[in-house]
Amino acid sequence: MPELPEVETIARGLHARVRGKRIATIGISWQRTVDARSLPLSALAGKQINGVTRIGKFVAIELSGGFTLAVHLRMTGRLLVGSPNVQVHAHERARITFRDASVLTFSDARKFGRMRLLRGDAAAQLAVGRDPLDPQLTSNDLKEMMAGRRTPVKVWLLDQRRLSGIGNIYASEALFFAGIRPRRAAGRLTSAECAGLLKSLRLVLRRAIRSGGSSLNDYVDSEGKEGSFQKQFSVYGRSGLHCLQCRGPVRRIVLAQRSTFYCSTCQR
DNA sequence: CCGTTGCCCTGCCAGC
DNA sequence: TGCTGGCAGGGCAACG
Repeated sequence: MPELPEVETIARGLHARVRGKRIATIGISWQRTVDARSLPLSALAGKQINGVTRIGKFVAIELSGGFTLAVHLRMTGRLLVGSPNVQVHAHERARITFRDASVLTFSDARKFGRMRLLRGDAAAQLAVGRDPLDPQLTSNDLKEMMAGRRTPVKVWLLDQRRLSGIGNIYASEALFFAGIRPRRAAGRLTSAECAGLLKSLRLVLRRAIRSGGSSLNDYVDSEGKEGSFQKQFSVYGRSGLHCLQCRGPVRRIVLAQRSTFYCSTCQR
């Protein structure tokens, strides 16, 4: 479910609510929630939270001692801060209890989400690519990364080892604003198209962050509130409806087993 | 190396 | 109403 804007919203909310707290205990109620490569979670006891950031689509909970607890929410994961006596709710997979008795719960209906405790350079160990909102990233970088790739540009955008944070929704939305058809081979975009694509990605992602993300089925922020960007989708989920620019029909195709939406008039 | 496919899981909804 | 098949925003391993 969550892509960059949703994870950013969650990370900011958590940062405000758990920074400075010290961990007392952690309990795991679905063992596979813990990534096989994780350091033992027993190391969490006594650690203090220095802050919460986003690395790609990971929520990165930075801890004392150089540790990071990286949480990937996948499709249905939620991280919620609760009062001391918060009930065990449906789909709860893990629970951190702080010394002040407040709790941070991880719930995940589909059990795809994972937590991984790391020490040292988290971004490197998580193998995430460049962040589209990183001001250091240029359209030239984008062009170089796509050079020679025959993969459809929409599929390329979903590869987290190149750019990180873009998922199925924002890939379609950004390509619409850039006027680029999703099936175009990534390596064949012109310099101007790469520049337009990077601009569109940033525009869409920033707008979505401002709306608190998009809520379709499961997404809520760290306080349980839904985002509203789903009301502003231009093409995503709008197959058969009219394009907001040209009034023509929005089309749905499947690329790499993912629904992809575009306007065949506005996108070339 | 590159690109594609199947699979991990559960919930929801349309259609019968 | 009840069942079933298809679908969901992600990512990884296995395969050709």
